Amino acid sequence: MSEIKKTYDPSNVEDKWYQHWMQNQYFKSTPDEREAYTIVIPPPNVTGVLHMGHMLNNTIQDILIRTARQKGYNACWVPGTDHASIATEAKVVRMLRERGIKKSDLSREKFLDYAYEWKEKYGGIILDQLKKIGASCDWDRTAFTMDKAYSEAVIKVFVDLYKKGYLYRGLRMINWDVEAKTALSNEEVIHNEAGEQSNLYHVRYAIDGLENEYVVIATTRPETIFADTAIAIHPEDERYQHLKGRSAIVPFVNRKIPIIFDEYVEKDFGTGCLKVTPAHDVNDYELGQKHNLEVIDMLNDDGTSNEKVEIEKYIGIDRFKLRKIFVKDLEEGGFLVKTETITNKVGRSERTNTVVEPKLSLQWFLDMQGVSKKALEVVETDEVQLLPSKFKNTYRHWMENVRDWCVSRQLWWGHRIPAYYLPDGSFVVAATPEEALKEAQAKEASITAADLKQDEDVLDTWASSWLWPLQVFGGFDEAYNAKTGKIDLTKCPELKYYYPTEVVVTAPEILFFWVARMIIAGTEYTDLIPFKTVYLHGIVRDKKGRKMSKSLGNSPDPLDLIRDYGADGVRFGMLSSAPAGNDILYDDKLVEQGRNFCNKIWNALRLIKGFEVNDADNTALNSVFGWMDARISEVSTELEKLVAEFRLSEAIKLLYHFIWDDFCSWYLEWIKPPYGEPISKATLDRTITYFEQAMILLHPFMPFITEEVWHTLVDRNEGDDIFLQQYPKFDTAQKTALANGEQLKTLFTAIRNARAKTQVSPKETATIYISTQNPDFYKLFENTILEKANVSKLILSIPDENPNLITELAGTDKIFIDLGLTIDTEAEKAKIEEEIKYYEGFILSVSKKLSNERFVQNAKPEIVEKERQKLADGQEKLEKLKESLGRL
RNA sequence: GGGCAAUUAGCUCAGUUGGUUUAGAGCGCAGCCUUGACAGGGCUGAGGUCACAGGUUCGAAUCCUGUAUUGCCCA
Repeated sequence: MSEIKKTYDPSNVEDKWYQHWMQNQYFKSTPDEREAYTIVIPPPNVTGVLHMGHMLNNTIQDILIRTARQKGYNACWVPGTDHASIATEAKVVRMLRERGIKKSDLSREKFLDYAYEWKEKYGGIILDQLKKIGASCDWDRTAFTMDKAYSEAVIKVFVDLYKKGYLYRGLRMINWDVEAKTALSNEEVIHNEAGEQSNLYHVRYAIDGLENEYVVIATTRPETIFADTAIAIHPEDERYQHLKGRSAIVPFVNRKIPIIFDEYVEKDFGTGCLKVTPAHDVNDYELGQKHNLEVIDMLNDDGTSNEKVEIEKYIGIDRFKLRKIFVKDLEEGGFLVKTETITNKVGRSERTNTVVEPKLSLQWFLDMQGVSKKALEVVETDEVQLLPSKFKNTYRHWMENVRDWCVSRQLWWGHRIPAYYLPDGSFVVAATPEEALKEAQAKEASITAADLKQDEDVLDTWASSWLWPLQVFGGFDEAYNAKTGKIDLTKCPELKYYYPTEVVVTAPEILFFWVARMIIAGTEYTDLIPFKTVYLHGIVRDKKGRKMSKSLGNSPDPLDLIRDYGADGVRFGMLSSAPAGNDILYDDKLVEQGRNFCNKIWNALRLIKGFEVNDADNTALNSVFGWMDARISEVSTELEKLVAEFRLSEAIKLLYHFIWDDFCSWYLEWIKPPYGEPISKATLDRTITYFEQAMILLHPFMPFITEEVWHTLVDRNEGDDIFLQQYPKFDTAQKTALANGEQLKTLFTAIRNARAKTQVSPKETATIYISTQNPDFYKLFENTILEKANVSKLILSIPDENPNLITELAGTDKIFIDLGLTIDTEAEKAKIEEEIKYYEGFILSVSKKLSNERFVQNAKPEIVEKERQKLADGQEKLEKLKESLGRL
C-alpha cells in the first residue's frame, strides 16, 4: 500500500492513459457489422483556443460516445475545424498590421499565403487541447472545411442551388461591417440587450413655399440627413394635413424632398414626422420602394462619406466624425431644436464590434423559404428531436419567418464564389473555370478564358459548415449526382453506415446559424435527417451570471483547471450542474467537488489494496452482499434510463452518490475487518468486482481515474482496459435486499444519533433492545450490527423499566439504547413530544385523505393502499413514541 | 413591440405525464470527531407556508388564469 499515494494525482495518470488509448487505436472506427453510433463535432474555429464552452460541449459528447462504445455500438466521433472566414481573416489582418503590412497592398494570392501560414501555425491547437479533456475522437478523420474535397463540395452545392433556382444575385439591404468591409447575415449582427446610450437630435426642416413653416424630425444618425429623400407622416395626423402635396427642404443641402403619408409612421412617437433615408435604413428602404423614392447612398464601403453628400466640406469623412461636425453646423445654422439622451438598440458586428451600417448592396442570396420546407417538418414531427423541447417553438418561429440568407462575404479567406462574369456584365455559374468557359461560350462563342472574371467574394462560413455531417464522410465526392442534385448513399458506404448521425451537441446560440441549416442541407441532399437528436446545452457563465469573455477576464483557462483539478474533476464539475438547456454558473467549487470525488475513489482503492487476506468464512456478510448486488443493479438500470434521456447531470450525480455513500460510506465500512485483522478472500474478491463494476459505469464520465483504478486494483493482461469493457449485466434488483440495506442504514443512523446527542463517543459500547415485527432482519445482520455499530448486546425484546435508556425509531422499529449513563429526562421528553406533534399532524393529514370517500373511489388502488400503509406506519410510530414518553 | 422560459433552503440547482411517509442534492453554516483508506475526511444537525392571488381536482411545487420579478429569442 505504501506505493499508492495518499492523494490522487491526476497529472501523470491522464496523459499516460490518453496515449495508451491512442496507441491502441481505441478511438478509431471503421464500418463493420455492428450498429453505428455517430457524432460529428461542432467544428471549432481553426485558429481558436479552448474555452469553458468547449469544455462543456465536448465533455457531453465524450460521455455519449464512450457510453455507446460500452453498449456495443460502433461509436464514431468525428473531429475537425471550421475555417471561420471573418474571424480568421480579421486575425490575419491584425497580424499583418503588426508587421506593418496593409491588406490593401497585397494581392489575393499573397494574402492567402499569409493566411495559410497563420493557419499552419495556430490551426489545430484546439484539437490538441481537446485531447487533454479526454475526448475520444477518431483523429484519423479530422476534417477541415477548406480541405480540397470539402471545398469542392461547397462549390458543387453552390452550383446546384443556383441551378435549382434557390440562389440569386440581387441588390438588397444588407448589414455592412465597415471595418471588415463585408456583408453580414442578420445572425451576425448583435444587439446589446440593454441598448446603448445615444443622442437623439431634433432637427428642423423648412417647408417649400411656406414662410416660417417647418417640421421637426428626430434622429440618432443626423449624418444620414444628406441622403434623405422624403419626410413621412401618418395620413391621419391632424397636425400636418396642410402639408399634403408639399415638399420639405433638407438643411444645408437645400434639396427638396416630398412629404409622404404612410401608416407606417407612429403618430405618437416624437413629433410624428419621420425622415426617410432609403439607402441607409431597412424600414426606410421598404418605405422608399413603396413610394418610389430616390435612393441616395452616401457612404463608402469603409464608412466614410462620398460625393453624394453634395457639399465639398462633408465629403470623405468617417461617419462618426461627420456626425460631430454636422451636428455642430446644424446647431450654428439654427436647425437643431434640441438634443436628448436616449437608450436605443445599436447593431454591432459580432466579429469586429463596429456599428453595422444598413446598406444597399449587390450580394448573393439563398431563397430560404424554398429550400427549407422539409427542414421544418422533420422537427415538427420530432423526427429530429430538439432537447430541451422548448426550442421547437423557437425553431418553428424562425423557420416560418425565415429571411433569405445573404451568403456572400467581401473577404478572401474562404470558398470563392464560382460565378464568372462576362464582359457584358452577365455571368455564368460553374464548378470550375473550364466549365464556366464552356457555358460562357455557349452564350457568346468568341469568349476566351481571359475574358472571364471570377466573383471576388467568398461564401459565408456557415455555407460550408452546413454540409458538415455529409462531407466529413465524403458525401459529395463520388456519390453526388450533379444532375439530380442528390447524394446516392449506396455509392458512399461510409455515409450509408454513419449517417444519419445520432446526436449533435451544441449551444442554442447556433441553432439557426448551424443546426437548422444542417437540417436543410441534409434533407435537401439525402432526403434524410442529419441527426436524430439535437442536445442544446447552456452557456457557461461566471458566478454572477455574466457571460464569460476575454474583455471581462472572467473566464478561467480550462487547461489551468485541468492542471489544478484534473480533467476528470473538471468534467465532473462542469457536468454536475448542467442539465440540458440550462446555463451553468461556473464556480471553482464545482470542479473542487470533482477533484474531491476522485480522491474519494482513490482512497477506496487504497483501502482495498491494503487488506491482508485469509481464507476465513464470510457467510455473516451475505446479507450485505445481497444488498450491494441489488443496489448496483438498481443503479445501473437508473443510469441507463437517465443517459438514454440525455439527463447527464442527474446520471453523474447518481453515480456520485452510489460510489461515495453506498459503496464507500456504507458498504466498505460494513465489510471492513476489525483493525489489523485480515479480510476473507471471498469478501475481497466480491468487493473488487463491485468496485470494477462501479468504475465501468463511471468510465464515460470520468475516463482517466477509472482506467487507473482498473489497472491498480488488479494486475491486468495486455489489452484488458476499462476503455473496452462492455456494460455489465446485472440480475434484477431484489426489493427485499434493497429494503434491508435501507433499514440497516436507518438503524445505524439512529444509534449514531443517540450517541451524538448524549455526546457519548462511538467507542463506548452499547446494549440495544429492539421492539420489532421483523426479527429476521436483525438475525440476518446481527454480526454487522454488533461489530460496526459497536453494540455489545442486541436483544430483541422490550427492556425492563429504565429511565436511562435512549429511545429511537428506526422505521417503525423501536430501539432502546443503553449507554450506561444517566440521561436528562426533561430534554428527552421535549424531543419526543416534538416528534409526537409531527406524527399527529401527519396522521391527521393522511386520515383526512382516507376518510374522503371520493379519494378512495377515484384514486388508483395502489395509491390508496400506499396511503393506508402511511397511516398504519404513522400510527405505529406515534404509539411507540407515546409509550416512550410514558416510560420516562 | 411579438414570442419563449424561469421564480423551490443563505447560494447554485434537481424534482419526467398531479399521489415516493407534510419537498431533495451540492456548496455554505453549526456542533462533535486528531494515531485506523480519505481533513480534498467522518458523524450529527439547523435551514423551505415551493414568487404572489385566484381556479380545476378527492388531492397541486407539479395543470389553468391573472399579477410581479428575472432571463432568453425575434423585430
